Amino acid sequence: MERLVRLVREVSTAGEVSTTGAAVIARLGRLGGQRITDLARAEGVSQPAMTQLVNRLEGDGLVRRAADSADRRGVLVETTDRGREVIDARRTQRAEALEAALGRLDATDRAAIAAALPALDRLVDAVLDS
Amino acid sequence: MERLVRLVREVSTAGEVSTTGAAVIARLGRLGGQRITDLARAEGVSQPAMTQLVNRLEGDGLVRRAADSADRRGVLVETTDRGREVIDARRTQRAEALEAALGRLDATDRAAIAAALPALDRLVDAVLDS
DNA sequence: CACGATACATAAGCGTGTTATGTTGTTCGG
DNA sequence: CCGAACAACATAACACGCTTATGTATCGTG
Repeated sequence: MERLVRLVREVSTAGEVSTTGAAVIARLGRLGGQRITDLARAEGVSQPAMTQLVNRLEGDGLVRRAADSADRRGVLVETTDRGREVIDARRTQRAEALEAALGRLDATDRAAIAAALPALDRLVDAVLDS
Repeated sequence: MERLVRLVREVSTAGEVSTTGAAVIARLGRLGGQRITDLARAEGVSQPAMTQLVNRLEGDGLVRRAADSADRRGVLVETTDRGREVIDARRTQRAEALEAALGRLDATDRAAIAAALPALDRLVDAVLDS
């Protein structure tokens, strides 16, 4: 059960962008332009951390800063096409890996996992609310 | 489902020691003295990373370096009493948090999760083998 | 016995986070 | 309507945990 540590680290550090970076791009894809402060709060990191992350993502051409017409202090961070591509590729790659791993289990195990998914989702919510 | 990122980070960075550090101490508690190289391989990090981790853990008084009588190049890393205490405390704290989260779910969800645990364990194995 | 292999340490650098602080723009009460 | 408080973002300085490259003993073997 402690091997979970390795799994988490390997999954977290693999790929072109960090997990937080991926979460940010995915969020921008879902909700459109967001401000730095809101992104920081949504991902549970400090505002400077989000500024730096956006700097890196912008340097990689995955997001873009746009002026906020309503508030000249703020910026609106948006995804680029390349950002969307990278996220999509990451998602499908992850999905394929998961599919392959599930394929190595027997049908009983797969059914048990499928049946527990909604409950696990709620469990994550419960843990985060504390 | 992307909130999992936050959960992973919060769980990983909380506490007195890093996840890898905790895994190392737990392993030492289970198996006794281990060499740096073996610890590095077991946790999937490089040998220098393990050297540095052991330095930090030793500085915190959680592990101890002992000479290996059979091979004067190597060291045997052992846990201290304090190391065991910290790990135990971490474990019970984690268990309580999980218990509390589970308590906020209904019985159906808890049953589904319990039923899926062995399958999830095997799934982790399958993912790590790739 | 010398030479390659092994075990560990050290050095330098990167990525991601933190707190503290500065700069600029907004808002609101006297 | 103007100055003080507040807000949004950037910058600086630092910590931590990882990496690769390299150095230094020690071991084992042809």
